[in-house]
Amino acid sequence: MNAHALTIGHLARETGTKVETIRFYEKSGLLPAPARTEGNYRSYDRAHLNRLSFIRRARDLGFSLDQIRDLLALSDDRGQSCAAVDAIAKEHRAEVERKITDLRSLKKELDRMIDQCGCGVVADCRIIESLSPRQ
Amino acid sequence: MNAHALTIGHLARETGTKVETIRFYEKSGLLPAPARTEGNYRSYDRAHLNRLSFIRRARDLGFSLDQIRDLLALSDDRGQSCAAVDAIAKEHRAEVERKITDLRSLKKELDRMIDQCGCGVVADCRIIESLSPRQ
DNA sequence: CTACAGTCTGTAGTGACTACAGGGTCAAGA
DNA sequence: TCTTGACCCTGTAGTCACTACAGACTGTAG
Repeated sequence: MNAHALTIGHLARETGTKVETIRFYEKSGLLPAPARTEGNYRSYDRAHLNRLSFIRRARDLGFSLDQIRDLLALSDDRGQSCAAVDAIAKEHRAEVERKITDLRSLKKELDRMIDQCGCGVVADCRIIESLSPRQ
Repeated sequence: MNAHALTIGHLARETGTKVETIRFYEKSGLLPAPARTEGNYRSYDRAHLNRLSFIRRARDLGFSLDQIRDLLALSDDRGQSCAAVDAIAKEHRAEVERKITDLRSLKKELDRMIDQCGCGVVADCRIIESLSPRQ
């Protein structure tokens, strides 16, 4: 393997990704299949490392693999309008906002439930009661 | 089928659950297997309906099926201390709080990213740039 | 009697990995 | 040269909480 080539293990360490996950990204078509060495090892270059870093950063920001696929396709087409990128990001942000709203009202309900618990026996438990259907 | 017996479809409508989901809960051991009619249809009673309502309400509140299994076991044991119930609920609330915190900092990052987008061409796109690794 | 709604079992798909099993490859030290 | 051990390969199955189907059977209204 030449000086610029990276094994899958190097790529994994550099990007904080598990080896299995990298192979999974390849199978999912997110990361192009690299060249192979004589011993059939994957041989990556800088471009692969950059692409994987992109994927991981986008995953950290909660983008789905489908969205990342789209973002990668757009970022490969440097002349295209950035509006599509903007749309994906905004759609994702809206989703995140929805989740925050949902979780906040969830937390309020849990707070109410837990506040009422006198911690006696289950028969009098307000938590169980508030989960049970009124007859 | 007698007057008090319910088909799986009735149960589904009453609780807003899909028929497949009810069967899945049975297979998962959350809902006890009901009696069968001559034609091999599941025949539910009020107790099943109550139990399924409990499960659905707990699911709406985001409890995992494992947690619900535990809550159901506790609620069946009316004399036991309510502390275990309280612990499950608090653990779940803590998890929800963690998620809210994570999503909020995520949203901040997305806001920053999106604010910078001048919506020109992809080559100048700040969103793509902030996803790309610095070389 | 026929149409059709409802139910049955069993299997496979979802998303984004993760965890093996059972092998092969490679580099360093004895 | 041999061996050890780290690394890599493929392929499959597991996770969670469902959901969707295929292909068959049952029940009911007209």
